[in-house]
Amino acid sequence: MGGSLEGVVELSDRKRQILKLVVEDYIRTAEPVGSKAIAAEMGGSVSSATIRNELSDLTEMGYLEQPHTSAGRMPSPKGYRLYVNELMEAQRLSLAETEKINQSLQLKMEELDRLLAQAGRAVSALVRYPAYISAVRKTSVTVRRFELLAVDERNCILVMMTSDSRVKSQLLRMQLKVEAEQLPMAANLLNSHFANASPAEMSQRLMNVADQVNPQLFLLLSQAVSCAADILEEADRREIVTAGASRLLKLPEFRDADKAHELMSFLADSKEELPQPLHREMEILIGPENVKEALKDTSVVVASYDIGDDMRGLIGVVGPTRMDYAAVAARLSGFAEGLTRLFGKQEELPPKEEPK
Amino acid sequence: MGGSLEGVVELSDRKRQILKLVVEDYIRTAEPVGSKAIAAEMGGSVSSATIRNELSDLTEMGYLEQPHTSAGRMPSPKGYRLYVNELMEAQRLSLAETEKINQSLQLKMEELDRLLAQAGRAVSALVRYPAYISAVRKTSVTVRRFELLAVDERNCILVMMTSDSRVKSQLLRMQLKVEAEQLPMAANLLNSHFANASPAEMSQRLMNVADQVNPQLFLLLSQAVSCAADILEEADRREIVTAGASRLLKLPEFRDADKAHELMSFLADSKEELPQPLHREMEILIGPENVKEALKDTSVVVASYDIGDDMRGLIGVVGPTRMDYAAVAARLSGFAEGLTRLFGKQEELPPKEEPK
DNA sequence: CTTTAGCACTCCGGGAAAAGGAGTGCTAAA
DNA sequence: TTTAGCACTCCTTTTCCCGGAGTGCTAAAG
Repeated sequence: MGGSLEGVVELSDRKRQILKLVVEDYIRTAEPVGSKAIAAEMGGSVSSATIRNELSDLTEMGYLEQPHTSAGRMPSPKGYRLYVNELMEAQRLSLAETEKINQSLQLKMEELDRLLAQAGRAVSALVRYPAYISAVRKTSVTVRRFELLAVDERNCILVMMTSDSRVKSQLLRMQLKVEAEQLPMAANLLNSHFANASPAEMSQRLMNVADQVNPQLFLLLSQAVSCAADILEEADRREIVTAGASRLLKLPEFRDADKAHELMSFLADSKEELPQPLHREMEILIGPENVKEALKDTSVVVASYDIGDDMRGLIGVVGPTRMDYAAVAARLSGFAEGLTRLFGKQEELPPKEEPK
Repeated sequence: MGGSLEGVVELSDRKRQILKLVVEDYIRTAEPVGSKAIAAEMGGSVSSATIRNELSDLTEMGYLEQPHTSAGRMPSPKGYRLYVNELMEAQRLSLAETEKINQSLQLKMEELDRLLAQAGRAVSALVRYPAYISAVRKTSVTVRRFELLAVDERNCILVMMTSDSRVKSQLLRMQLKVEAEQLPMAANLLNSHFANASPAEMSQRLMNVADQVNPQLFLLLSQAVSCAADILEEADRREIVTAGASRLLKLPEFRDADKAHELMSFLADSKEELPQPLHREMEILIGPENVKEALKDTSVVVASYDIGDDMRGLIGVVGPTRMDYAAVAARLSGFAEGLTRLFGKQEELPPKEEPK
């Protein structure tokens, strides 16, 4: 029991300080860091030999690694983890920095998609790593109301208003002539039978009315239902956009073209598989903690934000394990807050364009 | 005059054949090609010494370059140009290849944006170089008809049908109550005064009616006009999507991370500045023929296709100057034709989703 | 006049060897 | 427990050398 207590304490303050310095040096330089450098950074209060002993301990405990004997030390994933959990000081953003974030958030409020793309670019530029961003709908959407407008005898316009206050319209081309007078009736039918229903329910109800209405009308209805299904599905579609992937090439760990290629094509083609935060506001995944093979030796910081009441968004950054966690985390949460605010502010106003 | 005629003929058949072989060898291997290799490829009918003389001539004439004395020859931009203009045999696609193109064109017909993104990926995958694609509107669009639907006393839906048969709707939140009965009147006003007008005309006419209608109505009208301006502007917006940029990293000429980075960030951030074909169906820009600095030592092949009657699209491929022009050109024109057909087929049907 | 063989020369690329340096681990003393 | 000293390791960079591919020139042959 005494031993297990020791296990909890585990690291002396000095070891912790040294580990912190190693991590931060390594983050800065991407080079294994030696005992001398640490000793210097500790203000000469101890000699490099002492540091060497400590480093040796830390290595044995698995917090540090050596690329080879007689090289300096670099943090292991376990070391980064401890750093992130306990050693890292939550970085306070300077006023200038905060200002910069807010500046980047002066986004043109276009469609959601474009807005996200803009935001992704802004984040990537800010943290200087590749970023990804997406929006997911929390609650499922339904069509709240249908309208039909006559254009001519073979065309009409279907207008749908969804439960999340978006409006979508669609030109319907009718195979069979439908009298203009029938349209209001059709609209009524739609509203009474198909409003507030899931796509599955809709198609079922469509079957039910099949023999109660005339063929023209039925065709019209089924077109309408299929449009409705489209718009509902579309609302649930989770699109992820990535930005700034080429920044990888500036990092020493991706000087190797093959390695860079692997990650970049992952970011381009498999973005759906990028990590999403499960519960927490912010999650940091270090190297092998990532499930996806392509991310095994990169780290990901991902935060979530709110889009109005029924949507959540996620915004993440991908970088080398050596990434500057404190800086990225601070900026990312600043950004997430900003986005939440941005969308909150607009809650009174419906989104200017329907998200597609 | 005799001299100028000579200038036109300029190259003996054998020189042309040799140039062709050099270009094709270099395209394949990315290595300077020597006299011996050429001699072998010509079937031993001449010796390598002869080839050397010819190569020396071609070099002097500026069609070939030597990275240094006693290295093989590689084509200069001028050499590529001659190759593309006169030597390259239009590559006929195999049936399998054609099939593959058509296969890739089995695109899910979603919105235009997404469809283009898909097509871009397909092209990039096919030619194994980065690709870019966009759609531009040829003729300017106007709103052909307005409709207003009441939702409640503070909200109504504005539905607009454009001259290119798209339909766009928008929830309007009104600052002042407007009686439901007024809506049809407002719609009439919109249709009579603002239909088929450019945004500039619309805002001018809005001023004209300012003192002829009551304030509520005026507010409503100005909101509608601003929505209309949005949708018209949006229709003209030219969005370019790029795909497959990471393929660059597989090419020997981009093993250098800095060079790759330069081009990749250009593709990501400045895609608006990628070349567009001016008049012709297909255009090939070789190395320094490109205006943009970032493209000076890459080549671009770009083709255009038609989207229905009033839109044109462009689809291009970026690669090293050493790119396989014949193969890329053949595939690209196959693709452009396919896209034209794809959009042509759907002309009867309006686009399923309004392009945004 | 063109083509060819022969040959000297150039220059790159790769590998081996050497030099340099950063950093460790150990020992022994403070 | 800390420190200085020192031998040792291993990487990195530089240098040097060599082989080979390819050219350009010359002189002879067609």
